[in-house]
Amino acid sequence: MGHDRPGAAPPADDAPGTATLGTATLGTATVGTGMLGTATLGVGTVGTATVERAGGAPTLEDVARVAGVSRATVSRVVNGKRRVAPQIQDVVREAIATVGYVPNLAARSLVTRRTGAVIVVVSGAEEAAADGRVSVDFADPFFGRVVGGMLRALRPRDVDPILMLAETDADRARVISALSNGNADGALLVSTHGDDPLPGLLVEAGMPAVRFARPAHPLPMSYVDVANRDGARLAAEHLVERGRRRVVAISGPLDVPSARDRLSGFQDEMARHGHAWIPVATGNFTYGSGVAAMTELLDQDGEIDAVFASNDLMALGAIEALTARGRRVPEDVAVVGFDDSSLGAHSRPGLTSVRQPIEEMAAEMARILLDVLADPERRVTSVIFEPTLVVRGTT
Amino acid sequence: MGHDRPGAAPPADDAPGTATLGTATLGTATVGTGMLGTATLGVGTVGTATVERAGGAPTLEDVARVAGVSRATVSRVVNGKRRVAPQIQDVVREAIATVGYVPNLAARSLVTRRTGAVIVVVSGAEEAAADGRVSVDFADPFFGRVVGGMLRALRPRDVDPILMLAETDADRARVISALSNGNADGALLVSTHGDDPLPGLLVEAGMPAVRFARPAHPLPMSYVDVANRDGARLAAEHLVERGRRRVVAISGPLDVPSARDRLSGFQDEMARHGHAWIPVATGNFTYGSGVAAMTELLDQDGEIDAVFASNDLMALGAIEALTARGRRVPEDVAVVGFDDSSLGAHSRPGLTSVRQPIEEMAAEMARILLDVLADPERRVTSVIFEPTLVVRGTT
DNA sequence: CAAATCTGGGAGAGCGCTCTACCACCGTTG
DNA sequence: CAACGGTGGTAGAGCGCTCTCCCAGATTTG
Repeated sequence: MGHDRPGAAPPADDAPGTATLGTATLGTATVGTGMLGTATLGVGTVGTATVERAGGAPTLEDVARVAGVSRATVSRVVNGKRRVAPQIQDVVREAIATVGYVPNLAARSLVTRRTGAVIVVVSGAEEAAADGRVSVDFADPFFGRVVGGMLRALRPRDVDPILMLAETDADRARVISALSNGNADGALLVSTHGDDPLPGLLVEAGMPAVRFARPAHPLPMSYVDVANRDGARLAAEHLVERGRRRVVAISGPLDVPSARDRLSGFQDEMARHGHAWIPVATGNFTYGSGVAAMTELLDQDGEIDAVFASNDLMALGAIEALTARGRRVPEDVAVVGFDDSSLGAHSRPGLTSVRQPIEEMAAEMARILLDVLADPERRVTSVIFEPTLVVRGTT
Repeated sequence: MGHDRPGAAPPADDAPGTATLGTATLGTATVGTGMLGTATLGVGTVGTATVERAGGAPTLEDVARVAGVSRATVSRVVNGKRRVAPQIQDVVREAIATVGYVPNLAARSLVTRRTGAVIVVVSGAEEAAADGRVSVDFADPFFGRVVGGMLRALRPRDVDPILMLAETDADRARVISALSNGNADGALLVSTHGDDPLPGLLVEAGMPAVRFARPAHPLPMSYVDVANRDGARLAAEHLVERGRRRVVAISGPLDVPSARDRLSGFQDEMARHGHAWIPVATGNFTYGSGVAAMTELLDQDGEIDAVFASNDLMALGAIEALTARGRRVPEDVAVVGFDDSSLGAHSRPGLTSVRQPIEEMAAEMARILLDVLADPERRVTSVIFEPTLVVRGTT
């Protein structure tokens, strides 16, 4: 596929092909007649009523006939297992090109017990799924960035991601069964909440999987995460440097480990700078909850001069609430978010935010899974990425 | 899986099970010994060196033995083909639950020539891919919304989407081969540019596919689209109603059909209101190109009081340029975008935009493909959705 | 009441591939 | 020069499933 054939007309190709064989043991005549034989067979095989798709897909058998070798030899050339004489390889490869052979993956994975696919499971909150809608917020750029990052690591290894949602028990059963069916080799988990039962099920079933973000409960499953505490510290330091004194925080749900870490990291660093106690309101990572949390905090203290929100969406919500109260950003109140989402980057003024390298993290997830797949004995690992602070207009 | 077994201890299960059978021809003894026999066989079969995954997956054969019927009968019960006596069905189902059987999809699709999967192809610009990075902007919420919409239609039919990128020729070959391999049954295409060669290749190969947005060149392939002209008209009407008089437009690349339609629809409607000619600058749907286009237009006429951009990202770029020039939005200049992306919705002030129902469109794509898959004779169709105008702060 | 029809189950042939034997041939070597 | 290991090929047995026959028994019909 990579190389072009010498620019001769198709029939003329035979001659050079044969010449290349040189002193090889295979009769060139066999190659010639084989080709014709295959053509006939190709048509004959498809003699089913459905004239739908023209030309039944050629099989290993067909290639073998054309090349004048056995099925096994063709298979070896295709898979690069064991040594095959270079001349034979050439003949086989030419035959493959001639008949347009492409391996049937169903047949292959039936015997190898491997499909070249992994499942990417996105799991949302069950409650939200109750109304029949998809609860995962696919419009959140986070989702796309994760998928894009995974693709980057998966593509070079010719592994394709199958997308699945896991919101209900039925969904989870589907994931497990797809995995045990040999529909996919492993799973990449992205949960938006902490108490997802799926990781546990996967571990229980002994299925290879890697998750994004540390699980709420300890589990023998590899994961990648960002150093949430460090990120929050960065935000705190920055706010202190900017001379802000009446600082508050909007946290995510405290059962989510990342939310807890971000909050405590922020509190620690602020304490280190003399702010022993800072007011906190809890949201659930949505825009609306950011508005509500900020409003609540403003009701407690109208003179607030800085806010740290555990994600960008809530930070944006906070800005909305601040503006509604006539507080200017960043003049009166500085705002720092977390995630460095494109939402924040493109809003006016641009949102200062703690950046987690989502794409790299996702790519690492895929890499870890691929490694485990290649060597099942590999130990459970975790990779923690360092966050950075992206300073924009809101501080 | 759905029903619970009667709450008796496993050994006791035999008796009630047999009772239910009543006068059926199957010997009850066979059921009993079958169970034991299978257990033994289960372990025996996995006698390979790799002790890795405990318990080899049970097969139809195993279920048949336990139920005391033939493989064919179990298959019939599983697939609901042909009538099977209710008592037998019960026995089989119980056996399935007992051994924890789950069909091997590779084996099934090897014979049925059907996988329960479709490929979702996202194709970006080749040039952008040249530097090795993924050119598709996965951070664009558009991507996630499309996938989410498809999932909504695919999930109830138990079809899973496989995600693939098509940027290089190699990628496209991969898509085609995955399809002809029987790795997936059809393709759902989302291109970000007009002259994608993939649709042509797919049609040529006779592969079932549906695309998002009308192709640049006529092609016998189904597609869904939004009435771009109507959407642009909505924008024009709105601007006229707001009393704007010096109106300009920022268009997308004119080789992209949607960009062309949006521009001409806008021009037509403006002409209808007496604005025979409006200045136009062309961008490429990116934020940066919006900034550039707006700057260019401002250079030509500093007194502009309204802008229509062919997508939200360029509209946001335009606002950036306007602000840089000291023009206030919406006081001095009104801005209307197209797409109703969450980026525009969450920016301050909120971007007035033409909304295309992306999720519904994507779901419709999936539905069309599923229909074609169910009945290959089905004609090529197109479904056009009506856009609506979402008015926010920028007008 | 015999013949035709229907109904529900079983046997067995593959689907296309991989992989473990096994074998023929070669050049070495004691 | 017979015995020997290495190369490079073939043969053939499945992987787990579906699906087309085929057949036994129940039911209808002339």
